[in-house]
Amino acid sequence: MTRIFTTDLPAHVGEQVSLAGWLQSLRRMGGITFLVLRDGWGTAQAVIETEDSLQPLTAANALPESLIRVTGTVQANAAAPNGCELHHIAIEVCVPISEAAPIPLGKRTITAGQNTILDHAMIANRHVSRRATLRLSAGIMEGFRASLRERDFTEVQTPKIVAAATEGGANVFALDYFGRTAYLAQSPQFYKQMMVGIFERVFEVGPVFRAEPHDTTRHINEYVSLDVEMGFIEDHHTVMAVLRAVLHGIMATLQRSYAADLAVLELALPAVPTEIPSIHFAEAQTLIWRETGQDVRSEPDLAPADERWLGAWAQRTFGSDFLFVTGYPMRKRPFYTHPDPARPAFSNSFDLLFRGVELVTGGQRLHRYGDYLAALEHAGLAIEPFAPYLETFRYGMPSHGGFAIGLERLVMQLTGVSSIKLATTFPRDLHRLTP
RNA sequence: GGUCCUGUGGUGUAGCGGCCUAACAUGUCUCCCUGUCACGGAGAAGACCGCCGGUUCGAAUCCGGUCAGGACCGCCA
Repeated sequence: MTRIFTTDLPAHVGEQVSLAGWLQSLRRMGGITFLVLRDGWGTAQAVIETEDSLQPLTAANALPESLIRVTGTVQANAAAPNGCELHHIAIEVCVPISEAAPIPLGKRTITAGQNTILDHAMIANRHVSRRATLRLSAGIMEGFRASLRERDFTEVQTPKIVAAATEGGANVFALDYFGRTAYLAQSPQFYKQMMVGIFERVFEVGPVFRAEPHDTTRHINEYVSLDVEMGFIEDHHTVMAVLRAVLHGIMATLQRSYAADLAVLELALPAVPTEIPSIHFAEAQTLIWRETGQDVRSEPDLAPADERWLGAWAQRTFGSDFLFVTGYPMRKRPFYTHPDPARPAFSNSFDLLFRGVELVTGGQRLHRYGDYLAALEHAGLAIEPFAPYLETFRYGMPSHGGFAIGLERLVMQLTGVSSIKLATTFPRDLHRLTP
């Protein structure tokens, strides 16, 4: 008997089939017992009406999470979950488990606290709700890739072991590289720009590493960056339009192919407006000052509280979960940032807030060799460590720009989990290196 | 790095100087139950209240230290 997946059960009504997976729960009602089996895709119910069919489980003393194989006849039944269930079954216990799991997985919601979940992530993530959250992460990557391929972008992979800290200042993890010091890449920024010189339009899905000792619900030290970079742009608005289309594509992919996971989490996807509302950094500060009385106008950046306020403002003013903040001050942006030709103290850059959290950073980059030399000098940085990067511009680069979406932040904001650590399988934070 | 908060059976919580010989829910075990879907009902086992020290006639409860965790800020995706 070939195994089918639990999700394919409705297509086999009337047939004899075999399911394999984990015993999720066993509800004994006396003369009738309901068994729920979970495989990698979903769950299915089997009905046991004789003590004989139950015998293999009781004989093996099999608790939930035991691996079992269930063979039986698929019957349509309105009272069954998903409308069908297995009857007249034979159970084979493949791997009996007689110790209760550290976290009960058979309940609708997980009762364990964050630390317990993370300590037992390999088990806790089996829970259907955790699994749905993590699968949405896969769906986001799928939608991201599909949207960009559709727009003639080429997927690239750039080195994660690098010789120098790319963007001055931020902390990097050092490692021993055959006796030399190397670093884990904190961003594919330089490489994706170099690759614009090769493919014009590139994107990358890959890990980045931040050695910053931050300890908040929206920071982890290793995360997945969804990076995009493209040539021949007008200015940062060209990039923002691509970002809008990509977000739309991601949501469309989730709606189309991840409906089951959305249903498990009872989630409604945010609408991506045709035109995402946008506010200039300076206007945003003035607005906050006028509306809240908090004068943040001399600050070079928006504080998390400001971002939360702006997110709520965008929601009530435009009915949008998304808000672009453009034109961050040059002094807060990395040296390769392109200034606003009309107001050189401000940059042609943007952040995208999603429900009040910074989700994306992007903008236009410098593209002339001379501008880079001047920018490095202005930033007080030596030219020598940047020599390979600068060679790109020395031999001709078009105007270009791009952005980076924080994958886990998108998952967090989309699903509403209380911490970014719950938006990834095995988070790395200040204290956690295992599992 | 700064500020604040929390550690109680496997899990999640209540109790916050004597009613604590530590309560409730869930999980585990035994029994009853033929349509459950967080099944229901009856019973049982399971915790020296994170650890060390102090205050007190008396500490899960107050204080100090220590270890572990969490929230916010700085910084960022």
